[in-house]
Amino acid sequence: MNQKLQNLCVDRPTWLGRPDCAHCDVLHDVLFDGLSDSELGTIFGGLYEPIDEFSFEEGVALYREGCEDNAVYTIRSGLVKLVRYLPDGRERIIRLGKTADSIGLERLHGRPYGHTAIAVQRVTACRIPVEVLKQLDAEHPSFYRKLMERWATGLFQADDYIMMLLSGTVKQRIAHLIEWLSEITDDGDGSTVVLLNGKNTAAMLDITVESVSRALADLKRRNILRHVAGDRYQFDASALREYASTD
Amino acid sequence: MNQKLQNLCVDRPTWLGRPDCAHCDVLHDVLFDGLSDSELGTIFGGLYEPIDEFSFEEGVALYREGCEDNAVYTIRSGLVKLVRYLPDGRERIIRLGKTADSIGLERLHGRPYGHTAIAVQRVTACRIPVEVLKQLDAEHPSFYRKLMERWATGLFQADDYIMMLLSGTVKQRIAHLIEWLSEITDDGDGSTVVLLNGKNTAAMLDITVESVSRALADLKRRNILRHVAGDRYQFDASALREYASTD
DNA sequence: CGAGAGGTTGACTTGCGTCAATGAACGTGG
DNA sequence: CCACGTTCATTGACGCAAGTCAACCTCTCG
Repeated sequence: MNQKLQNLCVDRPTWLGRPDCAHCDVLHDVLFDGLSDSELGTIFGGLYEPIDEFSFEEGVALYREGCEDNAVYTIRSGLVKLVRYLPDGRERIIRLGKTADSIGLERLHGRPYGHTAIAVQRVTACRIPVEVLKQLDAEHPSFYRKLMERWATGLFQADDYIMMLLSGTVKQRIAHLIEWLSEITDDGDGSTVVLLNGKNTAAMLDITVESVSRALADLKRRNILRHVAGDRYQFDASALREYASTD
Repeated sequence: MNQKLQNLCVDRPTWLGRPDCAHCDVLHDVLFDGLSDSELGTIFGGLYEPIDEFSFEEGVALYREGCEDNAVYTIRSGLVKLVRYLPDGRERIIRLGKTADSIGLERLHGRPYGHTAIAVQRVTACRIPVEVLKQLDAEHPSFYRKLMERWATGLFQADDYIMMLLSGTVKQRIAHLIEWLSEITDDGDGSTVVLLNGKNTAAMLDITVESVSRALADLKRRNILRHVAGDRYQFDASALREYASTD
């Protein structure tokens, strides 16, 4: 369905408007935690390039490897996979971005995007022009540093994901994925998850859709996982951990 | 042999002395390319913490995950694997560092080392105290930025390795590893490599030593690879590429 | 010379990919 | 409202790549 589009930069997200950055939780908490609201207002009032917020449907690319659009993205909700394509066309997930992560920061160094970023769930994200960051950097020297630190933090967390999700048997990977997804989509209750569709699950774990299906069937058979509705599932957390460590 | 040592920080490298940083190719070319020798002399003359150069034998750790030694390392020669350990004790290579790469920069953000760094070949590396970098940063604002850019570049190249080495069949991985090793150990001639020992090769490709042995035997049988001496091998570059793309 | 480490090779086993058939869910058009 | 096509999930049968286990070889070093 999208194999032929993979080398283009044409996906069209839905424009959600101009966000109120001065009161954005993500920006405020992480990048400007030392600044007052009025200072933030001054900062964002003086921008000469706008920050836009978009919604990306599942499967839609935020940006593509090799492209040179002058923007980075901060994820406000949802899950993004950063992939590269093998010579044979198969995709390989290199990194994952979740809520509050910033992606595409290689553009700050003038390098083209190093991966293709694809929404795995519906994603809302702010498109921040590189010029804005440069301007903020010039006016607030600590800004660049904090952004880099945040980036680095994301990279190191990404190592965890890769480590968990790409090691061990199919069953272990599925179990780890469920645990991980339940952490980041946390709805208060710790034993409920929103699972991805088969294709995305398979791509994330570097296995086939058939294997995904079989592994999930096995979990259901053992009463560790129970379907609730739509893509919502409920699971027995301790049994799942046990399951992951043994088989 | 080292399973019991993996959680300690005790490996003892060989001290090679105090390098002449003002004339170091790596530092000069990459971090201070806008500065004159005399300026560099001034910079490094005013340091209050010394930069030491060490030699690490194969298998020795430069630093270990979770430790908080206040130093980063710049690799002057050799190959370093950055690994993490799975619950079952098996190691997983997360990233690779080669000549001129800097590793352990997470210490600049106050985070503990995110990986264990182990020499895969004999490695010479400079231990740069974090304090030195902070001092240089304060005196030369562009320094931090350049260091981060270099770090980022390394990270993105690392994605390539991961992509090439951890995808496809055992034979393809071995072929890619040989090509990659021949590039970074480049001795002028483009068709000669220094291969790693079986254990390291296996760890890098996430396969078993037996598989490594069989794959190399296959390459020799096909006259694509020829043993020269010690760990030196000669190979037919075009035949190897062909081999990697078909089987 | 013997012990130990690392590499090689063979026989066996298995997890998982491949291929193919069937079923369930959904939208579209008559 | 039903018929049909399309897409995605499920299940079974089969084969193979690579892991496991074990024997043996080679080299080095004390």
